[in-house]
Amino acid sequence: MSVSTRDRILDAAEGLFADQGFHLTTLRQITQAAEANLAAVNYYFGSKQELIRAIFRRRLDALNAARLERLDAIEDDGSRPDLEAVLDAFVEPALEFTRGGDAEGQRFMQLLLRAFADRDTALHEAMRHEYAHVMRRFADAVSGALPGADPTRLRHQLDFIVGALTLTMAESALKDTRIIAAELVQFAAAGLRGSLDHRIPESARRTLEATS
Amino acid sequence: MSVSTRDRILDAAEGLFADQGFHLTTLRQITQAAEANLAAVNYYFGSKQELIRAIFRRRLDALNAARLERLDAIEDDGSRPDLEAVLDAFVEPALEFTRGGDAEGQRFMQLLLRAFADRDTALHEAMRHEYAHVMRRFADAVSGALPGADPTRLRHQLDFIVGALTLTMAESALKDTRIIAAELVQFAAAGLRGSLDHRIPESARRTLEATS
DNA sequence: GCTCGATTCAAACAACCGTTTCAATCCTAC
DNA sequence: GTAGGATTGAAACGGTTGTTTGAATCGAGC
Repeated sequence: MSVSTRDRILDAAEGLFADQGFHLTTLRQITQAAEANLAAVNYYFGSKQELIRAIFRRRLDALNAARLERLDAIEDDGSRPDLEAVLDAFVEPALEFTRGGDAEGQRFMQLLLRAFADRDTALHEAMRHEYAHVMRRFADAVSGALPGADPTRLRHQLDFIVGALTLTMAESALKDTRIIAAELVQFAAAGLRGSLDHRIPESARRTLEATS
Repeated sequence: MSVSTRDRILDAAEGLFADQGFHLTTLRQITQAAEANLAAVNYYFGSKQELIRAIFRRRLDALNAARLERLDAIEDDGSRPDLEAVLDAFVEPALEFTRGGDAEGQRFMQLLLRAFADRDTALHEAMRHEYAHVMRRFADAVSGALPGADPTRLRHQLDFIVGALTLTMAESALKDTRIIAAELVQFAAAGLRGSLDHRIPESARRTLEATS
């Protein structure tokens, strides 16, 4: 039994979207790569836009599930989880896909980056919804590992980490990703710890006061 | 004397590209917004692709010049610059454009993000070239403020900061940007300082060893 | 005031897009 | 094995794209 046409389309589309972007990739390229008929996309997904959403749903489900699974494993230990372990549970699954041998992991990161860049608000909202409970779980976990942190600030900082992770993973060569991920975890942990004292840099304070 | 047609096209295109992306924005929209004729884009720039490059050249020149100017001012003080001031010289000019009153600054950050996401290797290479000497200057400055840092690692960390800056500035609401920038500076400074002791998180080390 | 290059204009071009249509084919259930 | 829904196939549709063309208009220099 071979792979279903639906799945072949999903796989082919994911690769092409990552390489060329959403608008540049045509349904004719996709169906040709998937060895399916042109009409198959509209038959299975209704439209090109809904095909894109289906791709993200499939991968984000897997990615976030892996993250939560790792977080569960850490927290089940009973003792207070350390900060680096929590961050690693967030970062490492983003690399897990790379294990497959080909550039699948990096491809999906490219795709994620494109989703951030695109102004498709419907897709954006869907992703935010898909991410919401994961981010809350991790915010709680970080809070637990770092008592006394300001919640609003923590949310901003998690966005920093997502940004750093997404952009660097999409950019850097495949070989380096594992090392860079370890560096990112350490960088983020130090950054989070450093915000516990509320020092604001001199020049930034000047800027702030000048506009108040 | 009014603004030249060439400049009106650049301004209109920049706004539309930021809002809708490169491929989705049509030359007809651009020329209509610029109150110019459809053929004017090809007359002045040759093609849509070269129009995009011209936009980035104009803005990146200004942004990076402002960054270096601030860095010069800091280093001219004679004394060893402190880390937060160096980082602020990198981050703050990215917000300077916001001062104009409208959403121009955020728009350009959106645009930068799109450029990262796009696989236009020619544009990518041009940007890297445009950024190269700025990144080296800042890497040196950070090195000076943080003696003993590993150069390769420092380069990765600067990429983290660029990623965090670009993604969060493009995403966050206009009102918050100044506060978030101050938080980012502090976060990044703590992250950089924290890498001086070479601790690697437990779980990440396990992952590294499993694949060697 | 006329000339000539620079600029603007309306119109058309060929190519490609996502989607729709409807007949042909496949496959399961009776 | 045959009926009937699920899937595939080839072709065409209407619309939009970036680009090109060639004439009309403008504006400075003699």
